[in-house]
Amino acid sequence: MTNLEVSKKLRDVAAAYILKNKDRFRIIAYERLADLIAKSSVEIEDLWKDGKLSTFPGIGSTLSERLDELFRKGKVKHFEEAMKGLPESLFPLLDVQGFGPKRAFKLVTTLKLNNPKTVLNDLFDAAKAGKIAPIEGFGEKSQTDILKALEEYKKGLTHEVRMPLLYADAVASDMVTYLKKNPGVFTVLPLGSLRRKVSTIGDIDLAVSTNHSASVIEWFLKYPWMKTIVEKGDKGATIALSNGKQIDLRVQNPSQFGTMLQYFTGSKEHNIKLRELALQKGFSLSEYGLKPLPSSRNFKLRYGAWDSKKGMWIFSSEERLYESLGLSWIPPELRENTGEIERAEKHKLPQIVTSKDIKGDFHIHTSYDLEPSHDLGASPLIDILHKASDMGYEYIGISDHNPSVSNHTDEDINTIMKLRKANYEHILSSNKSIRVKLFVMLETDILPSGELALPKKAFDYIDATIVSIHSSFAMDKETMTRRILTGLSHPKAKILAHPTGRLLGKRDGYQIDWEKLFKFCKENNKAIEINSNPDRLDLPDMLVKRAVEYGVKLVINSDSHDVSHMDFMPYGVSVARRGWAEKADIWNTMPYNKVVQWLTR
DNA sequence: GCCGTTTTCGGCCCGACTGTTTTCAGTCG
Repeated sequence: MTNLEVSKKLRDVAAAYILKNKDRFRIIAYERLADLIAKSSVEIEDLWKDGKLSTFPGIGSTLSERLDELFRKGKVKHFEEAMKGLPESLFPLLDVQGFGPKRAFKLVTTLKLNNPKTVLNDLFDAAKAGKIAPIEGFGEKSQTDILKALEEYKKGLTHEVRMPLLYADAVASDMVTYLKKNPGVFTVLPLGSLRRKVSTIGDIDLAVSTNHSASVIEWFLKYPWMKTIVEKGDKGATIALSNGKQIDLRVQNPSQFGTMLQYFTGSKEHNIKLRELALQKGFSLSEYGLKPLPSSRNFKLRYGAWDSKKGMWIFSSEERLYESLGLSWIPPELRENTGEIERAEKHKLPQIVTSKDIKGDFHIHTSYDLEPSHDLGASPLIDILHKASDMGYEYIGISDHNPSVSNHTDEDINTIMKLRKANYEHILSSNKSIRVKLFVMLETDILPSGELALPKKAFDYIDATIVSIHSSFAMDKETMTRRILTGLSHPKAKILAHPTGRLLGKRDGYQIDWEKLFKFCKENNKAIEINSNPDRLDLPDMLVKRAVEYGVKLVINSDSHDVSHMDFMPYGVSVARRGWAEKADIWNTMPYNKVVQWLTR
């Protein structure tokens, strides 16, 4: 059962509780867990198999039992009781934008739409026939809104389909450029998951600092690529682009921009925790400021300005707000309520790695044709060396794919590898002005047997190899783990590349026993790659965090197949930052003389 | 239903916007 299916189940139960007027906080508990599971990169069913359900935030003793029953039997007695008496047909509607439990219930019961399989079409027909507007609480406007929402949903144009970070960056920066043309705009910043550098982005959130809110919002609504206005008010607006993606704008005057930044950056979980902390300290925190609770009116704050008209402390900078709550400023990448607030209280946040710390890149493909098993790079070594030099790197590793095994004899491959090494060395010696050090490496396939796809003798022509899985993805967890560990056991195998094999939005990763892998890597001094390709971003951030806790060393690689791809590095760095990795956790922040000892030993 | 360096009981974030209303419920983030 996938995370999304489990999440939907919990959401349906929460909806049933809402309709039956159950305890508000029980409903929140179900909804909260549904949210957390939907966005978790750890499969909740895997957690259950490992007997670790209750380590997941939001799962206590009761929900642990319920989910256990769900995975064992495929259904839960308690859930079925909760939904008893409610028409099954209301639940599919909940996935459509604008439908909550109450409106869905009202519609399916009034219109007697009882077939859950056809309810979306049935409701669409009813709306077209004008049967919704006369229902109490609805009107002409809601009838047309429902038609539109159902159409978008059927077309798959919902903003819940997430886009890769790189793509969202491009969409956002286009809008930023546009907004800056308005003279009333002081600053405009991408916030939300974009600022937290989440690997995939749902909506694009932007905040503008201005003293002319109304005119900025008007300007925003005139954006040339806008398709529809979703929402519009004094504080901001939401538009949808023709690709279905939404852009959310909030405006605020500079004196209150700090709290706006904090609020709109999220995450939701981080904000809730922060607001609870503020309550403990005698304040109610909102996007506007810190409002003293009636019980603590005489409390003075060192930072922030007192706005007597609003009766609250306001903040122009985010740093001052965090300081006022007794916290260190928390980098956006850490704001997921996974312990960062507790650490910030003790002023012991990790010093997470930055792009400036990166001194090299071990995973670059060249255009040198060694008749590989997979795709060649597009750029020659000399271009890559110049680029590396421009980026200030001390060293790079060239990791072309291994020569195809099926098309060559071992003898052929030995020759190819020997020539390749000689070619690279020749390029180096004839370009003495280049200071960047070169590791002649390879990206070698781990075959289903666990053997590496390179004859024994050919290893003499490389300094080290990256190993990775490019075939037979559908193995069970145990077999796959054994396969990888066998591959990594080769003395020249130093790095496991794109470890989960996931392609964002296209392919889930294969099954691996992470505990076993981490243990092996730590004991044998092997590194795990964070692949910076925006379609991969693999190792995922949550697993980076576990690897770091385990003491496993990582490398951040671009996996460039073109010299321009070397600029992907900051995306990998973002993943590392989200996984709480410090400089010392990452091999390619180390100087050459340290790296050479590890890599070529 | 969850959760805990002020608690194993008694708390649980805060607000915007819309449509249908005459003061608010529902939905969303």
